[in-house]
Amino acid sequence: MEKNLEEYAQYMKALSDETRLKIFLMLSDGELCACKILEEFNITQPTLSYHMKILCDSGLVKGRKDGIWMKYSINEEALAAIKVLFNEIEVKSVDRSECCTEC
Amino acid sequence: MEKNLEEYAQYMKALSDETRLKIFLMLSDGELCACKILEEFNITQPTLSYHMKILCDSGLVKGRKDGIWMKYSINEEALAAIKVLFNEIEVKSVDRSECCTEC
DNA sequence: TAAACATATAGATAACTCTCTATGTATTAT
DNA sequence: ATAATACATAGAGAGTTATCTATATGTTTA
Repeated sequence: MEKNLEEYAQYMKALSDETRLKIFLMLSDGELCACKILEEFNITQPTLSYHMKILCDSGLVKGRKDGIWMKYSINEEALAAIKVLFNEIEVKSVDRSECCTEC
Repeated sequence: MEKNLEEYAQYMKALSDETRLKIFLMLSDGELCACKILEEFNITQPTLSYHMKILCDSGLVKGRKDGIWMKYSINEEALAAIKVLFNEIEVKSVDRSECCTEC
């Protein structure tokens, strides 16, 4: 269940491109096929295929073949892990201003 | 208050590097100076400086000069925005399998 | 079987990233 | 003023990324 830092960094990398982040958000409304996603962008089909591969390889997105179409959806387990990662961060107002007195 | 896609992608890019993600998580325990952060990594001081610049430029981290030291902390407003971004994603199980019948 | 369609892969290229060494800048202490 | 310390900037180089065009693969239909 616990993901390591490398895996989380991979998720972040997958979402670090504006096109891919938008695709991920589009998928939150449910499964979509590649051709529908493509309509929303000014990129070529191979470029979309490249981005979908990165999203799927990261684990954030699942793809399944349905006849001649590829249908993509969010991997909810990965999304849940990301939510935990950030929700667990509660910034402590610990005063560590003395951290460097001995530097 | 509403952040745009580009800004979120910038946050993700800042966290897409394992070193920077680790730094961000370290800062959740409170403000830290650069020299303390540096101790945790096998990188040179200029490399750390490069990473801190990316974190600060993204808006995720705040830096302040304290005498000869640079103190870094999480920008809580940005963290809150990230939490909202992901927490708002509730994957709908809407069946859009017919999305491509007219393709 | 051939054509049409959706998607993937290969190869090229320009731009960007991460790292280093060398050096500059600013602050404090002697 | 000088030296020491902490950090930033410049420049270089190896590696990675995002995009394209051209082509291949796989599925359905005529």
